[in-house]
Amino acid sequence: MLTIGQLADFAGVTVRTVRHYHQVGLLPEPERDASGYRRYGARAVVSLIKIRTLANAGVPLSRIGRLLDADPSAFAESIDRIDGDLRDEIDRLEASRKQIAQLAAGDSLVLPPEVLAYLDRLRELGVAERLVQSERDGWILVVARRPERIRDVMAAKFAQLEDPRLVRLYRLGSEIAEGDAEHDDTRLAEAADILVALTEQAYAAGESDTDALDEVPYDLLDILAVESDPRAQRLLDLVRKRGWASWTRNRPERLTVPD
Amino acid sequence: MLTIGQLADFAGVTVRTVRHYHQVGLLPEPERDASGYRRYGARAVVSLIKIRTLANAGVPLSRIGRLLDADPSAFAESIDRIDGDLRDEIDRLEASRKQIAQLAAGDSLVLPPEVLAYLDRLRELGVAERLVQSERDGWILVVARRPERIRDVMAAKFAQLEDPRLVRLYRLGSEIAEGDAEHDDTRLAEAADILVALTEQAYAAGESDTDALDEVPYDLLDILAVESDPRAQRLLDLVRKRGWASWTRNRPERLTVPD
DNA sequence: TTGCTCCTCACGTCACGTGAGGTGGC
DNA sequence: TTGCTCCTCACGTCACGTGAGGTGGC
Repeated sequence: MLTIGQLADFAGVTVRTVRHYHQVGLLPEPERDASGYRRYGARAVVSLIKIRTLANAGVPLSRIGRLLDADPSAFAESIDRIDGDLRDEIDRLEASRKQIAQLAAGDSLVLPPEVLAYLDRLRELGVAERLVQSERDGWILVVARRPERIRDVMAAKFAQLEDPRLVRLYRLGSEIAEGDAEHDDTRLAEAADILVALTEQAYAAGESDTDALDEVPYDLLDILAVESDPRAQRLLDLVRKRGWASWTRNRPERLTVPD
Repeated sequence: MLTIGQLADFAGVTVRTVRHYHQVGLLPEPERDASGYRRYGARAVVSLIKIRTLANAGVPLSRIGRLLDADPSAFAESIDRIDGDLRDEIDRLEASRKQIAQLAAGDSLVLPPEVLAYLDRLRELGVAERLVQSERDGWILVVARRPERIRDVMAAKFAQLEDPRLVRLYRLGSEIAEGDAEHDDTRLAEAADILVALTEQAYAAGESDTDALDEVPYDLLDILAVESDPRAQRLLDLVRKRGWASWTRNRPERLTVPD
C-alpha cells in the first residue's frame, strides 16, 4: 500500500493535487490506516495516471470525471476531439513563435503588408521619419475601423503617389517637421496651395473614397493636427482663406462665405 | 479615435480584458469623452497588440509589464527564453498526444514494457485473466515503490518461469479462481506443496531478491490475499502446517513450532 | 529527540467571466 | 422608442498554491 506522497510522486503531481481530486470527487477517498493516513492501492495509481494524462492534454477536470465513466465508443470519440484540440493548440503555439519573432525583429504586427509597403515608399521618397510614424498611427486607426476596405484604399493611395504634387506636399511636411522655423511661412503657403488644388480636383471628380474612412483622420493635415502642432492650425487657416473648410469631415466642404 | 469595443475587436479580445489591463496597469487609462467613454488612439492599439502577442505566448501579465519597458538587449534575451518555453510546451503537447493515443488503445500507461511482457507471457501460459489483472495490480505497486529496480526484478521473474513447478502453480491458481469449488481441496493441497518446495529451495539458496520489494506483496499467495479470497486463508493454513509462516514479510520464515 | 510526512481548514492566486444596476448614442 | 454600447462595482471560476496549527512515523 502507498502513502499519498508516494502516489503523488509516481504520477508526478503534488500531494495537494491528489487531495484536490478527492475534494472534487475525481478520485475516490481510499481507506485510512490507524493514524488516519490515506492508503492507496493499485487502482488509485491507475486512476491517477489516467486523470493526469487527460489533464495534461488540457481537458478540464469536470469533463475528465464524465469521460472516465463513459462507454468505450463515446470515450474514443472524445479522445478524437481532444487530439484535434491538441493539434490546434500546437498550431497556435507555432504561430505564436512566429509572432514573437516578429516582435523581436521590431516588425509592426498591427499593420497589413499593403500599409507597411506604403510607409516604406514614403521613406524612399525622403519623407521624414517623424511624419512616417504619424502616418503610421493614422493608418492603425483606419485598419482598426475598416480592416475589410484597407486593400482598396491602399491601392488608391499608391496611385495618388504618382501625382508629383502629393510627393511635393509630403516633402514640404517633412521640411516643416524637421527644418528651422524660419522658412515655415513660405512652406505653409505652398502646402496650402497644393492641398487646395488636390481637394478641388477630388471635389470636381466627385471622388468619394474618403467615405470609407468616415471620421478617421488620415490626411496629411490631420496628421499634423494629431501631433497637435500649432503650425497645423496656421495651415488650416491658409486653406480656409482659399475657400475650404475642413479635412476632418467626411468630405471636403466648400465654405459659402470665405472670411 | 476608437471606443473600447473597437479596440478590443481589433486585438481579438473582450472588452473586459481591456479593462482588466487598465486595472493592473498594463495599459494606461486613456482620455474620456463627454459621456465618460474611454477613447483610444493608435498607441493603445500598438500596445494592446504587443501585450496580446506576449500573453498568447504564455507570458504572465506581471512579466509582460516589466518586459515592455526593458532595454532592447534584455528584451531580446527574454524573447529567446519565451521562445524556448514555447518549444518545450509544443514538445510537451506532442508527447501528450501520444499518451492519449495509448489511453485510447487501452495500453497500460503505468507499467514499463518489461512488466507488460511478463503479464503477456502469463497469458500465453494460460493463466486466467482475473489472476493476470491481480498480478498487474501487484506490479503497479512494486513499480510505484521501486521503479529503479524493476528491470532486474523482472529478469529474475522471467528466469523463474523456466521452472515448470511455478507454471503449474499459476495454473492451479487459475483453476481455483475460475473453476467450481468442488476440487478446491486437492488443488489447494498441491499448490501448498509447490509453494513450500519453492520456498525451501529459495531459502536454501539464500536468495534475497525479495529484499528489493520489502513490504510490497507480490507473490501468488499475496495476490489471492489482496483479492481477499477466503481460499487464500486456507492455502496459508496448509503452508503453515508444512512449517512456513508468511509470504507478506521480507523473507520466508520457518516456523519454530509447527502447529 | 529531530526532521520529514501526514492531517484539516481556509484564504490566496491568476486572468479574466459574469451578472447587477444604471446611463449614453443612433 | 428600442437595442446596442458603455460605465462601475463586486462576486464567481478554475486548478490548485500556500501558510496555519497540529499529530504521527523512523
